[in-house]
Amino acid sequence: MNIIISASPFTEFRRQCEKLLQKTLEKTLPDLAAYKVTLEIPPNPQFGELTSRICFEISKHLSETPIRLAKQIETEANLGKSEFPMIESVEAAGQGYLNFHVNFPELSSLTVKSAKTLDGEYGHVKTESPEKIIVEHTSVNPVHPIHVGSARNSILGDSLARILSARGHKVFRHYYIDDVGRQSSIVAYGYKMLGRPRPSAKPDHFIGAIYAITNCLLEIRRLKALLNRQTGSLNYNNMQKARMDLDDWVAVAVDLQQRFPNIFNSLLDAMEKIEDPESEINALMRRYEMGNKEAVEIIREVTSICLEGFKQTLKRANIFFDSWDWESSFIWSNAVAKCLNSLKRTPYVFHRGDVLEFDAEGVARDLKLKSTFGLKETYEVPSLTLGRSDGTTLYTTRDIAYSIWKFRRAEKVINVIGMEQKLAQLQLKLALCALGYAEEAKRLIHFGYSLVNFPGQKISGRRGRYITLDEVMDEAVLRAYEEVKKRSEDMADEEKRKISEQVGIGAVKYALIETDPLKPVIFTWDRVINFERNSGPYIQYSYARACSILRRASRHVEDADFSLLKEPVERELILMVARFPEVFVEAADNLKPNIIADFANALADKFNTFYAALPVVKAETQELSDARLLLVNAVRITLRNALDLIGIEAPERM
RNA sequence: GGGCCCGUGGCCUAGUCAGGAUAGGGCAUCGGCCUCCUAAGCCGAGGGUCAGGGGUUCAAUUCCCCUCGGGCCCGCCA
Repeated sequence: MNIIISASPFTEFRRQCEKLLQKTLEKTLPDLAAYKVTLEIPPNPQFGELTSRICFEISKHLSETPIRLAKQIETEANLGKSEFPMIESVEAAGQGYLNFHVNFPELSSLTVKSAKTLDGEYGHVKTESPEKIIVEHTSVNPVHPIHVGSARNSILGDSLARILSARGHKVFRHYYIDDVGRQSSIVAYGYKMLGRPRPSAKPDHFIGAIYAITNCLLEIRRLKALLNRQTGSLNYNNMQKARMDLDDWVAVAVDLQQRFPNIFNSLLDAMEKIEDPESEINALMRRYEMGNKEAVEIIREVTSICLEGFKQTLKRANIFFDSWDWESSFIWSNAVAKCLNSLKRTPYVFHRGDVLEFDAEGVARDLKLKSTFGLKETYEVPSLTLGRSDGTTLYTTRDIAYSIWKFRRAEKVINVIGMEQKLAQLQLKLALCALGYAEEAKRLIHFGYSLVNFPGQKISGRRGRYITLDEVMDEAVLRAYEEVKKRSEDMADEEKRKISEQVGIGAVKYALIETDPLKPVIFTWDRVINFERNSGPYIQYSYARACSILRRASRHVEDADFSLLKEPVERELILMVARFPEVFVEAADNLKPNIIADFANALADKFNTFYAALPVVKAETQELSDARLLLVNAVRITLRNALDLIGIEAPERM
């Protein structure tokens, strides 16, 4: 049963070990042959390439120690291993482990040839049950630029989409344009007061300034009015809080005035003449939802300007979407109203004052959904307000209609949204259940991640307090260019620029993807722009070194004697390349892009060790050189394919 | 007050879901390595009561309970 190539070489070894173990069990301990055999990666090469703890398990049922059972199985297994060419030997060890040693020449040959033949597809093992999956990500409100915090969303979402697509799913990348919220009305209002100016900077940066300033001036007015109106109704604590908020916003105003004096002063002048800007904004929001021509024109105009900026940023980051979904379209098509009406017919909607509330707790309790959604039975789900008293809609309500729309196009929906929206996503799922979409709700996945913040301070779009992804990419690319210049003076400037783009952006992407999404990230320039070990550029550099070796060899090798690869580091490299497909499957099926980043980094590490220790082109013999060249090629392909999954480009020189 | 998430050497981080053989990396510190495939590199050294305390187990960083520390949520914001 000699296999020439495999989508997952290490899995072939795993299967053979499983079969051998199963057969041996049937022979030696027939009563326990039904035992499910599982194999794990041992912590150290001396314990082989796969290990089983089955003897610890079965010894519980027999009056025999694990190690004695292991010895018994060892003897029998070694007698029966001849029909399994990938197994070198089986040995009992420690307190009762069964360690399986791989036949390295076999594994090497299979791995190297598989990588070479499958090339761009190596490691991207296809699922047996492909699904249509919508990945909704980024969806930054179109009122300020994409900042480093939202960039974490974009990069995670893009990577998830790449991984699921490589897994063989039909993936659709959707951007949800929130043009209906209050924030859009605020920025449109400010834009209108400025006389609908043409952007004097990058479109989204320009809109971001208008938004932050308008919002800031509104907040200051509101707080001043609150404090003046005073006092009997406000207790001491509320007064204190309002005063502190006001101080905070005044500081923001000072900052914004300094950064954008023209916009700030124009808006300040214009706004002072307005009696009640707050109600004008509310009116704009109301008219927009009703489809009023003027309101639609102004809000769509502002939103489009901002989106134009997003598209520039995302294009540079090599992130693309299949669909841009306008939230307003779900209101204008009456989809939101229909949803609301259906919800009203369930027993889970009640009045509170002027507004309707959705009894999320009631649904969870009656339909016994608490354990389904991982909730404690004693936890009471807060109710959800479905609309404003002026008749306008609220975000989560609109999201119900949008979710149903998404499920008409896909079997699974993954929403990449910050952890802070966990409750809203839960309420959304419960609303879907109430409407009879329980199966859909179970296939709605909230891929949550924690925020990126500054040391001691939060990122805040509303305060204009952020570092844009554009700035971060600019700075990273600039620093990368300095490095490239140092190393490759003779290179054409155009190529230097291209490589700097790839390296700088690779650094940023890696930094935002390598940390477990559940953990908060504190932004520092050195964290996000790192070119040393454990970084995107480090992996890219390793890839470039592999390319360089193959270039220098300047000969084509078809096959080689892989038994010549005897050095421990060579074997570890083979193993990592062989295991890449299993790592990929784990990352894809558990939605864990960061383990791809981890793997790529570990492989780069191992490759650099190999690079420093062993000559390839000038190996002792031509035969050894051939075998190493094929190994380098397999590593090269694996590094590139792993980088591709996290959206990082692989330059052949740097 | 209630709920969710996180806590691993000075700093950052993997491993925890599916408990097992000396807890992997990186930064910083110290000491080495460019007549040889790119030194964005490699080799070596020191540094850990895996927040603390109980429990389950032959075995706990991993599972359960409690405490402490940090983040997030409980809006007619998104």
